[in-house]
Amino acid sequence: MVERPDFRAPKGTQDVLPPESARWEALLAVFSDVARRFGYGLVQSPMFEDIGVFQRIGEGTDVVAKEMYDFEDKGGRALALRPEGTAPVARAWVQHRPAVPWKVWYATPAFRYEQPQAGRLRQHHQVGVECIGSADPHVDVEIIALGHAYLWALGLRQWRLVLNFMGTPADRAAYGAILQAWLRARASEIPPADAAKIDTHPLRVLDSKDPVTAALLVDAPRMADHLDGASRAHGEAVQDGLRALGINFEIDPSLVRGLDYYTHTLFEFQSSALGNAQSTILGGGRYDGLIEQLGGPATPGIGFGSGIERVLLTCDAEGVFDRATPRLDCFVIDTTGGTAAVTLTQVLRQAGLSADRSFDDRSMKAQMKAAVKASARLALIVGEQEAATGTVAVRDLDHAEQTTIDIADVVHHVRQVLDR
RNA sequence: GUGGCCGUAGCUCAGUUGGUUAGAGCGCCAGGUUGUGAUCCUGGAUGUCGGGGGUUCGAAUCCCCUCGGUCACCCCA
Repeated sequence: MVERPDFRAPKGTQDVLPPESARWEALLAVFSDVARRFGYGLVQSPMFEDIGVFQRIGEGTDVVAKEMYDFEDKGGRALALRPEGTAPVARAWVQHRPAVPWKVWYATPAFRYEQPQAGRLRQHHQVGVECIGSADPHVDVEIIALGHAYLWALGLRQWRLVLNFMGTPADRAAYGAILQAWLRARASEIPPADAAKIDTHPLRVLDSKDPVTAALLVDAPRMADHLDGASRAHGEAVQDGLRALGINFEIDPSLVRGLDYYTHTLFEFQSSALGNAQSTILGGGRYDGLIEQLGGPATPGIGFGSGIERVLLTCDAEGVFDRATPRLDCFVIDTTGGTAAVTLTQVLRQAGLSADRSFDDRSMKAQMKAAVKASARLALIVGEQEAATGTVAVRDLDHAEQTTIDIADVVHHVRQVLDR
């Protein structure tokens, strides 16, 4: 009878079904509420962009160079499914030039062609925020505070906030050259996998997991020693702001993020509850050169992204943010075979109550079971007797109490019972 | 992209050294006075054992390929 399915969700993608999907609804409600309180509005932008939008911002990064879902449409346009959330928002700002500071949040799928594992999918989903148009370090503080408030609201506690400061693009480039020279001089001592990054991404060598490399890097030149005065002051201001808010953090000079556009403040919330390699649950930073790269005027910006799947895994690991199946107000049981259930559910629903019913003329016993399975508070029973007398039997499924009322009073009565 | 482990009913799994019609629990459906949910009892449906090929008299059990999952690397949310 049951045939073998011909299709399943593509590799690295997932279906989210009830009741699990109720957690997604709740999570999005939490995030949008936090964003609203911080003064951020929702931005919606296309799930695909001209591939140049992404190439422009990270030609040399893995996310763009080898993990992009790119394709050509029937009109011959070169497009790509968004691998991350910031570039499309930046592009939208350049296109529409809304007044600054432009504070927006988003919830969106993100696509990366890579080998899936727990907490890493080919289509995952991110919530995030961006603030474009202000270089004030207090914006950095606000953004980090927003991320902090979000994780806190979910109930997550087992994480640490890690910061690093990259300085201006010039600082970053200068330091990159210094580090590169230092690494080249020691190339023979560095494991091949890391040595290969020296020419292309010297900064990426910093966050190597290889113990040999890590030991060597202890003596490497530090970004912090190569920042100009203004950059140093920016970093100090961010730290002062976080201290004023009582948000704990640590500075990690080896923190390097996957996208190259970051300047000044770089931050990650790393979970210690997850126990696997995917410990970053929220990460972002300042990108003061990005708008220019996309053809706009020199304009600063900062934001973060946070993976929903990974955050929910972390919630599981910490045992927080459980969402019980939402309860149903009424389940209508109709054994007359007529239209009683059709009209009664309609009356209840129009009154703002939640109501459901069985189909296919099932037995009263089966319908009662269905009511329980639907987590209904009340069963509203219409049998031959009730139908004949214009009444309905209202059964409180939690207390096994039942009364019969006039059907005209049903909404009023149900509200009364639910309120007590 | 590389490597390790795994893939049996909707779910969680058992299937002995390859041997007759592949099992359990849960779930689902029906019935146990033709109007009532728990528990209990009875009965029932669903699997070409991820897919393909090979070895064999015979394979869920062995081999190869493939697809998917998972873990690590890479990278990242």
